[in-house]
Amino acid sequence: MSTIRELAHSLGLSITTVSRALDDYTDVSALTRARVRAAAEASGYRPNAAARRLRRGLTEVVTMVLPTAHGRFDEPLYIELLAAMGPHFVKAGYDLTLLAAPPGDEEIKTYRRIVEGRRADGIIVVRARRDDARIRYLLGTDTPFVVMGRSDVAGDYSLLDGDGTKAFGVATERLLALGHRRIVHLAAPSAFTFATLRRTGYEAAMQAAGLQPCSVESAAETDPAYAVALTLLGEANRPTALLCATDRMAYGVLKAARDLGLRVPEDLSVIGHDNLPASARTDPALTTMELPPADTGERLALMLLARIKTPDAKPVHDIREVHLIERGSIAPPMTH
Amino acid sequence: MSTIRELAHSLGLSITTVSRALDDYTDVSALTRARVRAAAEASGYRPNAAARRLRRGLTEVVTMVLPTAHGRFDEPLYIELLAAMGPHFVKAGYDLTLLAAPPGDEEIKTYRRIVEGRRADGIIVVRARRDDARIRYLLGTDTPFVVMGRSDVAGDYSLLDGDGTKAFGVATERLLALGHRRIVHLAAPSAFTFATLRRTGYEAAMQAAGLQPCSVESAAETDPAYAVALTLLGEANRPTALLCATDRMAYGVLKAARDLGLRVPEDLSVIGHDNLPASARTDPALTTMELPPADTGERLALMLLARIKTPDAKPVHDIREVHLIERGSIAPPMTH
DNA sequence: TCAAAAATCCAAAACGTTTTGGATTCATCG
DNA sequence: CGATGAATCCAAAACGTTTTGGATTTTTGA
Repeated sequence: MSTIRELAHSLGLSITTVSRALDDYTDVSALTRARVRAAAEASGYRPNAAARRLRRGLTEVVTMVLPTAHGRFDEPLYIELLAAMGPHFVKAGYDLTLLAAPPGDEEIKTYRRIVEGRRADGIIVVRARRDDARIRYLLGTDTPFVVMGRSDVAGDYSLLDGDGTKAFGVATERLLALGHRRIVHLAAPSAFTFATLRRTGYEAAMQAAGLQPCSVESAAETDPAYAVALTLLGEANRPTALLCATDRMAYGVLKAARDLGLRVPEDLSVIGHDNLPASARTDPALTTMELPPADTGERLALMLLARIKTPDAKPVHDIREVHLIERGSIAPPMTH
Repeated sequence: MSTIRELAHSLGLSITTVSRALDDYTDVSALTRARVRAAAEASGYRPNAAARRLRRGLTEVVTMVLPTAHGRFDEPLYIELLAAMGPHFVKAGYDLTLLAAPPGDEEIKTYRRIVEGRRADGIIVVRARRDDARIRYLLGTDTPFVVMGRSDVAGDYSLLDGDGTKAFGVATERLLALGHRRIVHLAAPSAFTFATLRRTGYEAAMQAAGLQPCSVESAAETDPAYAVALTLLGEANRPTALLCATDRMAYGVLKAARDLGLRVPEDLSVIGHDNLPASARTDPALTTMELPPADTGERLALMLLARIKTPDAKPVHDIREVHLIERGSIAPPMTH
C-alpha cells in the first residue's frame, strides 16, 4: 500500500519533487531523479490510477463493445483483433475495456453509459452497419472513436475497412486466368455495405473480360447459401466457379456440391472471404480472402490513439488490401 | 460536464445530501430523494468514476490477461467467454479490462502492473499451467482471482475446470457401446494437467471393461498428431477408434486417415475435445466434447464477484460436466 | 409541557495524485 | 561585490466523490 507520500517521506523529498522526477520534468536534478527512480523501483511504487485520472481529467481507458447478436458469439476475428491491439494500448498507457451488448436499444444505452459516465477516452466501433445508430450517436458527442467497416452515415470520423471491391476483382481475375468463364457471384444481402462493394468488384472484372456478370443474392449464412447453391448447381448450364461473399456462405456451397456429387475443385471452384479458422479444415481446404488481423488491430489502435491525442486532425479513411489465400478449392475447369 | 456540486447547488441542497440520496441512505427524506433522483435523471448526471474509485478505494474493474503465445491467437473460446461474462460484470457495476501478454517475463510484469497499480479488484487467470507463475504470484498478494483450468500450485483459490476424467470415461464407454475394442488414446504431453486427467478417464474405462488401455503421447497440435497417427494406423492390428485429447490433434488424425485411404467413420472412429468452430466443418464433422462457454463464462464471473465481495469465504473448486457432442466421425467398427 | 428520540440535513475531511506559483540556493557576469 | 538568471526544490490547491461526526428540526412519550 505504498503512496507517493510515503515514498517522498522515505527519501526526505517533497511529494512534488517525487512526482516530477518520475514524470521526467527538467525541473529536478539528474541525481535526484535517479534516486527517486531507484527507490520507486525498489518499493514497487506505482501511481494510483484513480487518483491520477481524477487529477488529470482523463480516463486512460479505451472501450470496445462487442455486438453479440445471437447466443453463441462465433466471431473468432475479434479475439485476434483484441490481442493485436492490446500491446499498443498498453504502451500508450491505456487500458482496454470490453463490453458486450446485443444490437438495439441495449447497445445504445451501453454507449451512453460510456460517454456520459466518462468511462473512456475513446471507443472502437466494430462491424459497421449501413445506417449505424452508434456512429450517429457518437458524432453528436465529443468522444473520439474509430470505426471498423463502412457505413452510410455521413460525417467526419476515422474508419478502417478491407478493400472488398479490389479483392473480389482480383479473385475474379484469378478464376478467369484459370480458364473459368461461367463464374457466378453468391452475394450477401445488399443491406450490408460490404456486400455491395464486393459485388461491384466482381462485376467490373467480369465486364472487363467481356463476360456477363451474374450475381445471386442469399442471406450471409451457411444454410441459406446451401439452398441457393443447390438450385444453382442443378441447372444444365451450371457455373464452373462460385465466388462467395463470405466463408460461411462458401460452407453451404461445399455442402451442396457434395450432396449433388460434384467434386471440388475438379467440377466446381469455390472461393470465400474472411478466412475463418474453420476454412483451413474443410475438405478441400477453402480458398479465401482475409484482412490480416494483426495488422488490422495495430492500425485500429494507432488510429484511435491519434484521434484521442489530436481530435482536430483530419480523420483518416484507411481502406486496406485484402489478401487472397489460395488453398485447395480452386482449379482449372474440366473441359468436356 | 455536470458534477455533484452543480447538481446540489441547483437543488439548494448540500453535496452530502445529494450523494446520500442517490445512494439510498435512510437518512434523507423520501421527498428529497425523489427530487434529487429526478434532477439527476434530467441533467444526465453520472458520478465521475475516477473520483468515486479514489474515494472508495476500489477500482470497479476486473481484468483478464490473454496468454497470446505467438503470431495468430487461434483461441475462439475466449471471445465466447468474454461475451458471456460481460453482462454479469456490468450488472455488478464492474468494467472488464482485457490485456494481452505472451507467457513468460512479460506476462508476470503485466500482472504486477495490475496488482501494484491497483488497476483491478479481481483477476481471471485462464489456461492454467501445471507450475503456474501467475498463480504463485497472485497467492502472495491480496488480489482476488479465479482460475480456469487446473494447476499443481497449492493454495486456497477458486478454480473452474471441465471434468476431463469423467468426460473421457464417458467417451470411451460410448465407443465400447458401439462395439469398439481396439480403442487408442492419443494423449497430450503429460506436462499439461488436463492431459493426465483425460488419460486417467480413458484408462479407467478401458480397465473397467476388461481391456488393456493404450495411450500414445504426442504434442497437442495437428502436425505432430498427424505423424503419430500415420504410424499408428499403418500397423497390422490398427485401432478401430482414436480418442484424441484435443480437436486439433483430431484434425491430424483425420488427415492421416484420408492419406491412408481409411474412411471415417466406417474404418476409423475419431473423437476430439474442445468443440472448436472448425470441428463442425470437417469432413465428416467431428464428434467432440465441450465445456459450454456461456455457462462457463457466467460461472467464472460469479465466482470472481464472490471472491471480491467476501475474500474470507472459502474458495470453491468447480469441476463441471463436459458435454459429448455426437457428429459424424464415429460409428460401429466394421466387422470382417 | 418538556425531555428524549427520531428524522433530516450539512461542513469538512479524506482518497492520492498532478500542477500552480513561488522560494531558495548557487553560479555567472558586469 | 551586487544583481541576474539558472537550477532545484516545495507548500498548497485542485480534481469530484464518499463518509465522518455532528447540528438542527421535528416527533414522540410520559
